[in-house]
Formats: sequence, C-alpha cells, structure tokens
Amino acid sequence: MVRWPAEAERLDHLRAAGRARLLLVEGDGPPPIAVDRLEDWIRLPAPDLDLRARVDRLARAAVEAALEQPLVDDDGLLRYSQQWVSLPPVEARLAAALVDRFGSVVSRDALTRAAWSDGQAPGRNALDVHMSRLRRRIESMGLLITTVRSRGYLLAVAH
Amino acid sequence: MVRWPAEAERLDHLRAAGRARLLLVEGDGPPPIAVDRLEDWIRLPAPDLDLRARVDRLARAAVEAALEQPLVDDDGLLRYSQQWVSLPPVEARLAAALVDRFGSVVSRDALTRAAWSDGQAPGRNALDVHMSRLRRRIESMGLLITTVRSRGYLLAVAH
DNA sequence: GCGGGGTGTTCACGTTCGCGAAACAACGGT
DNA sequence: ACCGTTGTTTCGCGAACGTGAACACCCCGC
Repeated sequence: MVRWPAEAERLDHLRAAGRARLLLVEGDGPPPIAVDRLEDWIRLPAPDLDLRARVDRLARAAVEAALEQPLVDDDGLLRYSQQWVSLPPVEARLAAALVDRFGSVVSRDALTRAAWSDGQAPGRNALDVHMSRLRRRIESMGLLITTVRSRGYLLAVAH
Repeated sequence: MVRWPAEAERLDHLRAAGRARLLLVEGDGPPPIAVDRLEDWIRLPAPDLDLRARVDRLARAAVEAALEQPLVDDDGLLRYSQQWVSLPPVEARLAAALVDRFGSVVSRDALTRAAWSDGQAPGRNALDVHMSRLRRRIESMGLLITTVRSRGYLLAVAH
C-alpha cells in the first residue's frame, strides 16, 4: 500500500522489485497509469469493503504471478511450484541469471559474467558443460532450458 | 459499461464474449470478483477523472489482448500469442521487416536490404530460400507468408 | 595424513544447425 | 509456347553446440 503521490519513490522501488502494490490516491490529482497487472489504485476516502476488494484482487494476481515464476534463493536452492533442487555455486549463479530474465534469452556472455564474477571465462566450453548439467537437474521440475543458437539460452516451462 | 448489480445478465454476455467491461457499482453492496484482466469496477458516484482512468486502462488491456500482433524481439525470437520460435539471424531480420509492416506488402527489395545490410543479396535466389524456410518455421504458430507476385510478400495470420 | 564425495575445468568427439549455391519444379502473364 | 518470377529440394561447408570421460581441486571426517 503506497500513498500517492506522497510516496512516489517507494512506488518505484516496489515496481522494480515486481511486487504488488495498491496506490492510495490522495487529493484531486489524476491516478497514475498502471505499469502492469500487479498495480491498482483507489481514491481516498474509500469504504473498507472497496479497499479490501482491490487488495484481494491484487493478492490473487500476485499468487498467480509467483506460481509460474521460479526463484533462486540465497542458499543456492532453485524453487519452482512447490519443488526445489539444490544447485552447486556456479550452476546456482547461472540459474539466477536465467530466472532473472525468465522467458527471454540470456546471452552466453551474460551467463559467463554471472557465473564467474572474477571476470575471466575459464574455458571456451565450460559454460556448455555447466548448462548441460543444469539442464538435467531442473528437468525433473518441469523446467526447460532451450538453446537459441548463436544468441544464448532461454529458461521456460516444459510443456 | 455495465451497471451493477442491475445489469448482471448483460455482464454475463460480455464476459462470455471476451469483451472489456467496467462495472458501475451502485448501492452499498460488495463489488463483484473480477474474472479476468478485461474487467474492472468503480463505485458510483465517482469523479469523471477516475472513471476515465479506469476506462483507459481497460482499453489498453483490450488492445493488448486483441492486438494479435507478432513481435520479433532483440534476441531473434518471433513471439506470437503465447508462442515463440527462435529464428536464425537472416530470417530474424526478414521477419522483423515483415512484422514492421504486418498485414501489408513488403517488397523483395526492402526485404533484401533488411536481411543484408550491405544491400545486396549473396545470390539471386537466396531471398527465396530464406523465405521458404521462414514459412516453415512460422506456420506452426498460425502465421502465414503470402506471395504477392511482382510486388513482394505479406505476413498475415493463417485461418 | 588419508580417503572420498562433491565440485569445477578441460579435452575429444559427435551432432545439429545456419547459410548459400545449384538444380529443378511450378506458376503466371503475354 | 515462351519467358521471367517464385518455390522447394538437395548438397556442402563451417560454425556453434552437447556430452561423456578424465582430470584437478578442495573441503571434510576419521
């Protein structure tokens, strides 16, 4: 819940973090333009009933969004739809990079940078090997890494 | 725009038809639970500004949903109605040119320029071959490339 | 210290794939 | 019937990619 336009800066944070938010519009100003479906607004003062209805709807949308989105936590666990696998450090960083851009292509270069932050890439196909092993670990969870030739890799749900 | 709960029956029709709808909630009753993102509600009486904001947002959502416009992203993926295929570089550039002018004719010359930035195709037949291959890749997504003889090609939805 | 499992890297191969050339078939207008 | 245009197939080359196997390493328990 964000007061608007008073807490505009906080709103930016929530948007960037991909969290659901309900804007409490104060004054006569126009409501802001929602950037995605995890955002809604209501003009104050408002009946408790109405406020609750909007919060509920947002909560449902957030659950929906979270369910289809995998997550790599700080302990190197890849979680997805009530399942998880533990990943070795390098693969965890690779998975994190893929999850970050879930559904779109991540270049080999970006993956290399994510996996070996120290800078230099080990060998020319070290990445291939790690990706190969990562594939096996996650396939049992219904996730799939697709190769996009000469562009990179893409993490998606297997179907 | 549907008055609620007065026009409940009309609402069912609109929902079934997949059309966007804004419920004008009258009285003290609870707002209905939205079934999808093409539905929103507002409690009357409401400032004109607020009403317009909700209508606009719905309109944008409707355009988004109805705009069955394919898209070639920066990674060479052709996306269309929750599907995607990865395209090799040359075909990706061809597809981008076609998508740019989705539904109208793109000349062979323009396609050649798009595919080979230097302006000239490697062979006189190269464009045909790539178009042929592009056809195969996109047909599984319900897209179709039609030849307009001596004019060029046209990308459209297959039906 | 010693062994072992987990981890990271390299090597060596095989496979797939993009791309263009050539050849041929099909089509359409004149 | 002819000719220019377009569609498809086949082939070869080179590059990108996948994966098994082997090796090097490190941390940990005994």
